Amino acid sequence: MAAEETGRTPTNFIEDIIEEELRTGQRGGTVITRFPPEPNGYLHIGHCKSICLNFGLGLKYGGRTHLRFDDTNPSKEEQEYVNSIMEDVRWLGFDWGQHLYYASDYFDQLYEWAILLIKAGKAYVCDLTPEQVREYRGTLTRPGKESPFRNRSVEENLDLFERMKKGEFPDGSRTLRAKIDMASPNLNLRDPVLYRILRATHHRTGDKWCIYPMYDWAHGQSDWIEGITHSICTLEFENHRPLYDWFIDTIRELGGAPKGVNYRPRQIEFARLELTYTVMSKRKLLYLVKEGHVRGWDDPRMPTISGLRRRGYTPEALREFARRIGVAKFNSTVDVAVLENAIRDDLNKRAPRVMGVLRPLKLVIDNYPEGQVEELDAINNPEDPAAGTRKVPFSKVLYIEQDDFREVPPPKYFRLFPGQEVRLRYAYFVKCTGVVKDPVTGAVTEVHCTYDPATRGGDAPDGRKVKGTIHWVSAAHAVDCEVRLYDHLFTKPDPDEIDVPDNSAGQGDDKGTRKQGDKGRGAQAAGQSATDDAPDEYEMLAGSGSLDADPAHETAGGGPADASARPAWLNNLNPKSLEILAGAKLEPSVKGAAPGTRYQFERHGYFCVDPDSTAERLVFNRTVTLKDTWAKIEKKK
RNA sequence: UGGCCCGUGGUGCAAUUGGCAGCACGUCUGACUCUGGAUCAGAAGGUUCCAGGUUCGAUUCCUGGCGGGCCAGCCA
Repeated sequence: MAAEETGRTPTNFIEDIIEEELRTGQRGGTVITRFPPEPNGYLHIGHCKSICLNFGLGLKYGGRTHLRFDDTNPSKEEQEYVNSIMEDVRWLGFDWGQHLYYASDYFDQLYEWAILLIKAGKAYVCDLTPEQVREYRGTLTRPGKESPFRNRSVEENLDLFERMKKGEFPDGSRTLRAKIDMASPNLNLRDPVLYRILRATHHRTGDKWCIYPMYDWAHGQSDWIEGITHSICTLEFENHRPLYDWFIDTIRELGGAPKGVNYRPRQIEFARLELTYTVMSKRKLLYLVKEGHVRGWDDPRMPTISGLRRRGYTPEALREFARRIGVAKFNSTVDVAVLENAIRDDLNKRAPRVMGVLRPLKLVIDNYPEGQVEELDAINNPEDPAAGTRKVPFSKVLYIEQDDFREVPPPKYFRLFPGQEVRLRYAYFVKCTGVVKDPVTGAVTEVHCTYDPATRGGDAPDGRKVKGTIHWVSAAHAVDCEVRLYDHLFTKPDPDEIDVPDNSAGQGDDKGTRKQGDKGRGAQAAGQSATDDAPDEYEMLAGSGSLDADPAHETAGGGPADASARPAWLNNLNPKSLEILAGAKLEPSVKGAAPGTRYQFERHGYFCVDPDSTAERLVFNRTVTLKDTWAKIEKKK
């Protein structure tokens, strides 16, 4: 309503729907959303989009947002994941207040509703094996067949279901199914399974149950129970909406509606986030973790919230990123540069600047007094005058960046080379007079120069200019540390793209490419899902894929059904995604910085103290480089 | 030869609900600068998937094509 008069601030299609409903007074005139993860893994940047969307809606319309764990599959879920998810959501800056829920809170209610359905003749216990169920389900183009157990009496169903609950039958031997329509063009309506028998200890209900509700049976009603007005989820649940509606409408007609809830949640689907040079499937992320291609879920190269946090991303940048990418209804891939730009924008305003030499080269000022140390003033953040200044020690022997010196400069090189004068930032003009080389290798080991004492602070009284300004660290005062440089985890914008050798090779170097996981029509005929991922509202089974009990169904890479085969997308892993610099030299002001502290290393980028740091040795992660036009020019050559 | 959903510059999204298609990122150019990286300015880039229809007027509404996505787990 407010948006009606005020403004033209662009809204997304979900907000349009909500505002229309608010205008017409539907669903109690409020907005209650929820973020419903399954606690089977760590959250990633795609979840971040969903979190910002859901909590953003609650905030924008003066409603609220629940955090609910959809914990209906105890064999995959763990308390550790619950904890990490809560930590990540909080860290992102969102608050669910008192509204922390679990689908497992509703197991009793769900069970009662199942009884209600059975009594109304709308659910039955089915003895078909999983294979038979699949056969009976039919195909996309052919209707299914009704189960021979479909018309059991209410009494028998009640008895059997009760005994399922009591644990009289082995795992997987029977299911409770809804009786809907085996001929429905929507496969979800072909008598979906409501309960399966599964003896697994649940992280919250322990061994109380040996039957567990399917996600489809639990999810929509959970939203309903909580009075969720708008169930925001991803596109692949579009086909499930009619089923959720059927469940709720049927229960309501049977008089089972929860007290005080007089509307049905409206489900609205949006497209998941895909990022270039990144994989966003939890199965693939898990694979990377398990196979040791990264150091864990929080490896700074991972697109997980915890990885990004460790890398040095801020919640503000992540929220801004979510705002910039928007929300729409068709699948798209966001350029990872948008993410990088968001963190640059944020850190540019806030990160204190510091001088750090990543690859040191000794610079000796021949005419500078031996043993003299000067404390020079340096600006902490040119974008923020309030950040003040600091003192940086200067002396005769310094370190400069290897890359800031060339014995033979390329054209338009602004930095140091024999005969060239540059400014040492905040210090003096120096002119290169010569080099010392390793007699064996011929490598430059030391650069010599003279300084102009009149240029103290960095300005020449005679008004002469220098083209280059380079950073430096006093050798005697330098803090040694380890710096970890990160690059994209994959070498291709689309990690699923694999090279296909050209048949007419010999002519031309054209290499064809194709999408891994492309579904030929044949794959479907084989009755095999070619789906590469299996998400919930952004979740998927952490343990599926190669670790799944049914390897024929889905493999780790969407590749051959041999679970031991190396997924093709792994070939696109970037071998240079991590570079460790052991001998970096930083100015002394960084001494004692706590893990998580962020700096801009001038002319390099933004860095963050890693938890691996010890009292003796700091470890820094490079969050993101600065934009580098020179590097871009170099690259083009 | 099923059903549902979606097609707007390279990419991601807008377009006040039918009024000459804008923004961001990326790209290119220039300015400025004690971070070559901050910042600022400018430019290029679109037959709004195609074809009909309604209308004075269609990105928007209708019809038909074409293209893409999702669905046949006792996963979520």
